[in-house]
Amino acid sequence: MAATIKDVSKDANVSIKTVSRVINNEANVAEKTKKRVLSSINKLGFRPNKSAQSLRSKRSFIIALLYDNPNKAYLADVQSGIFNACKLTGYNLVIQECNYKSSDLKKTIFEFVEDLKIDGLILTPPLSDMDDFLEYLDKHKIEHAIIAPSILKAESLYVSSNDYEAAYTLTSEIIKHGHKKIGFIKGHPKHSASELRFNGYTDAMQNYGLEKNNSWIKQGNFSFKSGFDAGVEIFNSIKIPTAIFASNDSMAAGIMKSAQMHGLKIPDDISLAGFDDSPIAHQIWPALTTVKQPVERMANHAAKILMAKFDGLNEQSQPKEFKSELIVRESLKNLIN
Amino acid sequence: MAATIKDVSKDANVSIKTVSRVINNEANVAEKTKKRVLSSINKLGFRPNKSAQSLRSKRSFIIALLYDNPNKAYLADVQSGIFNACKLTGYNLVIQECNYKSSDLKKTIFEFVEDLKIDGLILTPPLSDMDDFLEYLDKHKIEHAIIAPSILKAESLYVSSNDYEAAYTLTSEIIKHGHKKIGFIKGHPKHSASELRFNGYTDAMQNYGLEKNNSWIKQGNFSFKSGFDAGVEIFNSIKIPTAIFASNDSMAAGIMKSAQMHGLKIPDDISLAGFDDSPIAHQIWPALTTVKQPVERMANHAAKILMAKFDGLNEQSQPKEFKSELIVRESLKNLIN
DNA sequence: TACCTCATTGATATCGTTGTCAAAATACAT
DNA sequence: ATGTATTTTGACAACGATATCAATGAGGTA
Repeated sequence: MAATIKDVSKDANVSIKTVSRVINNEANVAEKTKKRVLSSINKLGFRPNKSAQSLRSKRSFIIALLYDNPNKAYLADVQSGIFNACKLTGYNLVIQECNYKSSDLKKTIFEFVEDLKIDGLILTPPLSDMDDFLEYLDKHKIEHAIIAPSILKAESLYVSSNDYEAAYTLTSEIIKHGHKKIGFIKGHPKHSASELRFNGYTDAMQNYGLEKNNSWIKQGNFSFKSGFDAGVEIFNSIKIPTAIFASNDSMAAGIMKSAQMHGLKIPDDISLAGFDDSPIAHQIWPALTTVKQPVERMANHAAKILMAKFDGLNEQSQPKEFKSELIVRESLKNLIN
Repeated sequence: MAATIKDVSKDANVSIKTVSRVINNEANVAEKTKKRVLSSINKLGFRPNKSAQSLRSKRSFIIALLYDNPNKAYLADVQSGIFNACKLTGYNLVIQECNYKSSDLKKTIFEFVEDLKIDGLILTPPLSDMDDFLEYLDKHKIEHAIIAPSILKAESLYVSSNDYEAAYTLTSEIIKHGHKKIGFIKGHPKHSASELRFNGYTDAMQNYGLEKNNSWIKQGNFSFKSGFDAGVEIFNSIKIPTAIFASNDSMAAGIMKSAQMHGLKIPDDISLAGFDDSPIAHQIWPALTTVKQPVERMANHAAKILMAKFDGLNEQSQPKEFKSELIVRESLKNLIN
C-alpha cells in the first residue's frame, strides 16, 4: 500500500498538517522540522494523492490543450512543447478536441473544466480568435493562455509570432533574388495569420516599388488543393509571374504540382515559397523556401506562463513574441546576373 | 455553487447512498425512486465531483495515450481516434510522451498511473513491442490496450493491421502492372511493421516467380533522408529496377527526390510506391501509390475495448485486425502493352 | 397471523488531503 | 522576570463521493 500523509506524520513525529505544509512549500516551517519531514517522505516514498488534493483544494495540476482540427504537424509540435513544460512542473496534460463552430462549445468546455478541476487551458487557432469564447472564459475565471491570437490584449496571457514581419522578410528576399513579378496565394480567411502574411507581402512589394498584379493574387484556404487550383488559374493566364509566395507550404506544394503538370520547371521557370516549414517543405523536390515558426517553443512558453500564473509568479508572464526564421531552399531562383 | 450529491438527496428525499446508486447504475433501485432521483439530478444540474469519486473509488475515468516520437500525422490520427471513443463514454484523455530507451520509463509510467489513478493506457509503437515493459504493466495490473504489436497475444487487448497482407497486395499490384524488376527499401529495424512489410514483398515476388535483386534492396529507417540515400545508391548502380517499393511514404518521397535529381522521370523511368498514405503521398507530384491503414479507426477501437473492459463488458474485447486499403496513384506506371 | 426471504434504503465510516483556528513555543522588548 | 509579538505546530472539520452493513419494507409461505 502506498504511504499516505498520515504515515509520514507518524514517521516524522509531526502532525499531518505540518507534513502538508512541507509538501506545499508553505512558509513558517522550522528548517529542522522540514528536514525531518522530507527525509520521512523520501524514506517512505510518499507521493501525495492527487485526487485528495484536488478534492480539497479545488485544483488538479492538470492543464488542457484545446484545438480544433489543425494541421497535424502543427498539433504535434504544440503538444510536444506543452508537454515538456508540464513535465518540468509536474503538471499533467489532457487534450480536448473541439469544434469551434459547435453551439455548445462553451458548455462542453465549462463542464470539462469543472469536472476535472482543470487548472487552465491552452488555446490554439482558430479558438485563439473567438472573442465571445474568450470573454466567456474570462467571465467564468477560467485561466487560459492563447497561442497566436490576432488581437494582442495586454491583460491576457498569450504568445505570438511575427507573421507580418516574416512575410515581409520573405517577400523582400524574393525581391532581392531579382524577382519583380511575384504572385501571392492567400490563406484561410478565418485564420488571423492569413491577413498578416498578406499584409507583409503587400507592404514589401510597395516599399520596393513593385506593383501587385491582381491576377497573380488568389484566395486559397491553406489546403493543398486550393494551392493547386490557384496554380492552374495562374499558369493558364497569358502572363505568369516569376515567383509565387503561398501563405503556407501545403498550398505551395499544390502550386508546384500544377506547375510541373504544366511543364514548368522549378525554380527555372517559376520560383516558389511557402510558409511554416512543415515536413512537406523539404520532402518535395525542389525543396521549398519557407519560414519556420518556433511552434514548439511558443507552445512551451505558453504553458510556462500559464503555470507560472497559478503559482502567483507574475514575472515571466509578459506576453512574448517569437521570431520566425527564414529558410531559403532550392525552390527560389536567383535571377540576378 | 455546483450541486452535490447531498443536494440531490435532499431534493429527491432519499439518502446520498441511493443517489450514488443511481449515478452508478447499480441494481436494486426501485424504478420509481430512480426516476425521482434522475429528475432531481436533472433539475439541479448535478454532475458528480470526479475528484471525490476518484479518491473514494480509486478510478479516475481518465485513460492515457503513451507514445514515443512517432510520425506526427500518425500521432494526430491515433489521438483523434482515441479522443472520439472517450467522448462517447465520458472518459478523458491525458497524453504522455515517453522515451522508450529511458531507464526509468517503468517508474515514470507507474507513478503517472498511480498519481492520476489512470484507468488504463493505450500504447503505440514502438512501445507496443517492448516486452519487459508490457510484462511490467501486467505484473502491476495496469490495464492497457496495444496498437499494432508484432506479437499478438490472445490474452491481451490489441488492435492490429494487416501489414504483411497489404505489402503482399501492393507488390502484386506492381507486378500486375508489368514490373519484374522491383526494388525494396526496408523500414526501421526496431519497428515490427518493417519486417512484416518486407515479408509481404518477398513472398509476393516469390509467388509470382520473380527474382529479388539484392542490390535493389536497401535498409532504411523510415526517414526521408534514408530513402533519399537508398535512391542515390540504387540509381548509381549499373542496372536499375523499373519500380521501387518503399516501406513508407517519407522514404518513397526521398527516392523520388533522388530520382528527379538523377534526371529520371516518374513514373516513366521509374515507378514508386510507398506505405501509410501520409499527407505527403498526395502532396507530391506525381502522387504516390500507397497503402492506407485505418489508423484512426484502429485507435478508436483500441480505446473502446479498453474502456469496455473496465465496465466488465467482455464481448467487444476480441482483438481485431483492420484491413488496409490499396491506393493506386500516378507514381505507378502500367508497363503492359 | 407469524415467519422468512429478498429487494430496497439509509446511517455512518471512510478515502487522503487542505483549511481554520487556536495552542504552544520562541524571540524580543522592557 | 514579565509581557507581547511572532513563529511554529497541531486538533479537528471539511471536501464530495463510495463502501459497509444494518434496518426497513414487500411479498410469499406455513
